[in-house]
Amino acid sequence: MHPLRAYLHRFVPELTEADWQPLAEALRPRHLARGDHFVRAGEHRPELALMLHGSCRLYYPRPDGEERTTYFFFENHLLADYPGCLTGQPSQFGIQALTDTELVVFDYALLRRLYDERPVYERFGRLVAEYHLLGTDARLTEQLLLSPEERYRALLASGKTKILERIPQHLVANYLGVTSVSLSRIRGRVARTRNQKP
Amino acid sequence: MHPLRAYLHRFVPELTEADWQPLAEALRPRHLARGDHFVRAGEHRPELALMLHGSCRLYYPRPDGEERTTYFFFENHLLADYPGCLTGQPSQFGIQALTDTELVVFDYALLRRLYDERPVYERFGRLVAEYHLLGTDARLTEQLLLSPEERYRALLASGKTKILERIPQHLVANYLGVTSVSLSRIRGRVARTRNQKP
DNA sequence: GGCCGGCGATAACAAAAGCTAAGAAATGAG
DNA sequence: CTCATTTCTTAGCTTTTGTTATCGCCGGCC
Repeated sequence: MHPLRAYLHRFVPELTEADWQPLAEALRPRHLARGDHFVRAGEHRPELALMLHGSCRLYYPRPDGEERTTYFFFENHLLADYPGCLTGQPSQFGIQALTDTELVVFDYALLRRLYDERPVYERFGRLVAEYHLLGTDARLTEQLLLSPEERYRALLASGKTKILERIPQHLVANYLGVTSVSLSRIRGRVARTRNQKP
Repeated sequence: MHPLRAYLHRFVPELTEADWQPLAEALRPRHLARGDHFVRAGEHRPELALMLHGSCRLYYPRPDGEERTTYFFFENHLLADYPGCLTGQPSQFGIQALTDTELVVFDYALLRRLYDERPVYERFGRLVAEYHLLGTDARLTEQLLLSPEERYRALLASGKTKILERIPQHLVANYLGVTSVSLSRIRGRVARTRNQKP
């Protein structure tokens, strides 16, 4: 089964071959080399993409020229300037490949048409939005409830080990809302308190 | 027009009288006195409510007995343990009235049935989830990108003046992810730097 | 009126995080 | 293999925040 069809299937198992066809015909493969962008801040890119392989980051440029990375994407994640698709505005952020990445891309306009023509896509859209809302809300809550050290420990304990294994530490620091220097100190503390107990 | 119907209408103007009827018949008015809960942490409450009047807070209890308030709700906001509705799990948080509050309540099970029976509700569900996702994402980004003082200034500049006008300051501090003492200091700094320039 | 509890400002101290810089370790390129 | 770049750690210092406690203000309640 096509990876995108499998992705849809996880949310809407009732998806038929007839539902799948119009989307399948519109798919475009795309390759991003390390450092390439799926979208840059300021661009409008009303496209969605499923990642087949690789890793990407979402980052915001700041007035002072610095960047802050707030999300990571791996295989089987959807990639898009979702706010831009919904509002028609240019993207506030960039999405950049951290390693060589393979995508299949389709237009947001097509998805909108499928929302109207095939109810199963409307349901898919609802479920995807709900799923992401739950995740984003949990992460916001973590930011508000936990200290930086607690957030690092939570990341250790969570299923998101890919982030720790495959992402440079200064970007993980951004993701946790601290500086890389501070994360390094936290790691030192956590490692030490681990060895203390026994 | 009924306030809930007006709320629906903002997302799905195509909603017909026939669409509205089954929901209208199931509505239950409810009153919360100051301090009453719509849902407590640990309860399962698969209901949605539209606020007609009043103000509520969403808060997480912590192991140490403290509480952290992360959201506020006012007139014309939907109220629900959304994660609990979606997963069937008990709520992680409480929702409590800060002032006397009027609600209209209906069951999540009904909404699920309407998702199946009337496509306009499926679309409504998608749009509401997308809308809230945008808001939550913006707030998470603010937490990751801005310092506490910048977040306070952003709140001042935003359209959310209700929060500053109607919510006790120590709860606003929670909402911004700082302590009440720190927010008090920040307010002092901001007030001083305002008067400096002229 | 007087009492009391919640709320907000402030101070003093401790703890943590930010900033800058330097150096070690790992990674890549030629 | 070597050189250069990136990444990570560590240190010294500054700034901010957290913690605890006190005090004043205000509003509700008897």
